[in-house]
Amino acid sequence: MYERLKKSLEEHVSLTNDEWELCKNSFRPKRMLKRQFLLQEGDICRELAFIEKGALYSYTVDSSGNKHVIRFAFDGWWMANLHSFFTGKPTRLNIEVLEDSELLVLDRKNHDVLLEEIPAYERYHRIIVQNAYVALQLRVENALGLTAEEKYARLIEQNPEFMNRVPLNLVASYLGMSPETLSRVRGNFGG
Amino acid sequence: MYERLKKSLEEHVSLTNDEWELCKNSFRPKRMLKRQFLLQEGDICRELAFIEKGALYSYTVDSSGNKHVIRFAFDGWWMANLHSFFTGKPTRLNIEVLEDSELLVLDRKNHDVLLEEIPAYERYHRIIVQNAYVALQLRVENALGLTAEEKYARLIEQNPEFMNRVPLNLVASYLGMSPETLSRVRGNFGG
DNA sequence: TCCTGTTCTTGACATATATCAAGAACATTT
DNA sequence: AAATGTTCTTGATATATGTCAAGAACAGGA
Repeated sequence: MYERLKKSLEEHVSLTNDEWELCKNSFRPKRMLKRQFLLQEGDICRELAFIEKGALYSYTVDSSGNKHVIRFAFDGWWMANLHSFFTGKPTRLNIEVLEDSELLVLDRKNHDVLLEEIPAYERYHRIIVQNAYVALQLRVENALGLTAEEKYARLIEQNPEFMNRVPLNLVASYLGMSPETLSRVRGNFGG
Repeated sequence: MYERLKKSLEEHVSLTNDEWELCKNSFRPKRMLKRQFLLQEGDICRELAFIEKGALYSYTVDSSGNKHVIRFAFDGWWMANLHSFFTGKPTRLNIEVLEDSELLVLDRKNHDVLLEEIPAYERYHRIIVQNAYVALQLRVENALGLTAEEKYARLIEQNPEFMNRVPLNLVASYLGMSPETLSRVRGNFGG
């Protein structure tokens, strides 16, 4: 149940056995089924979630009721709304389960304890957020001023797995275009 | 010369005098004039820059030669291309000076020393990146599926200073629209 | 104050993409 | 295997925004 988390930590830092035990015991396992919500608009995000297995995605809903996907997350990734988690303010995001999933969730109190007690955990967290920032910036670069075809081409190049694991209408939303447009673009391509 | 940096650190962590001295001495002051480049496409980003005073912006240039602004940064903010800084790969970004500026720059070696020697520095850096991530995610939320008017409205709400400090054509690029469109939207508004 | 360059506005027109609609392909449940 | 729901494709039409063009407003330097 904790293999993926352990692997993720070990990729970036080394922990003693005691540290790993403390860390491990700070998380609470949580199983979720497809279409369930980890977080809904207006909620306060009280937990960071590590995905042992499965897939989630976060999105906003606009005034016309259209979804806009912000991020997908798969096995071995983290998911949360950091803004809400750190400020305690209600979130504008929904986080929904895409495939039946096994999560490990960590509340703010335990997170803070780990940061205080285990310097390597703080380092791990710094690196994780750093990487998330880099990935998100790439997303911004790929969204600005590209045609629908170019956006699709970059997705195929950088995140080919999205096209397999995620329904087309959600990928379209992630790319900021309609499902029809993505479908047409994909046809011209041979993907 | 180091006031703003000190203030920024003190907002998030406490340092001993010795730690502050070590920190301070790791930076190199650098004055830059409007239109100079801190980084150009193809360069490797070798330094993190803290802006004591002034303003910078980062952007990509597409195949048609159009600029796409990724981010603005003002007094008290950090600017760099983290992807290039941490991987050592050439960047796709340009970072240009918007107003004559005073920077404090920190190379990778010194940054790593500070992370090792001063736990509070690592904490500071974690928090800074965390905040940058939150801000960037907000940018993504505000870019997806909004009309030109809605994007402008959110900018006025969340970053009113941009409209004063930055030429319109760059703000337009930041919002992912043409300068003409921004000009028209602004007319309808009373901004 | 004039001159030069940049920034901003406004109009006319073009186009990429959205929207609406209907059915085909596919998956899941009974 | 039938039934139900979801996902994907394709066509016709509408529209928000881009592009091109020209001049007005403004700023900084000589």
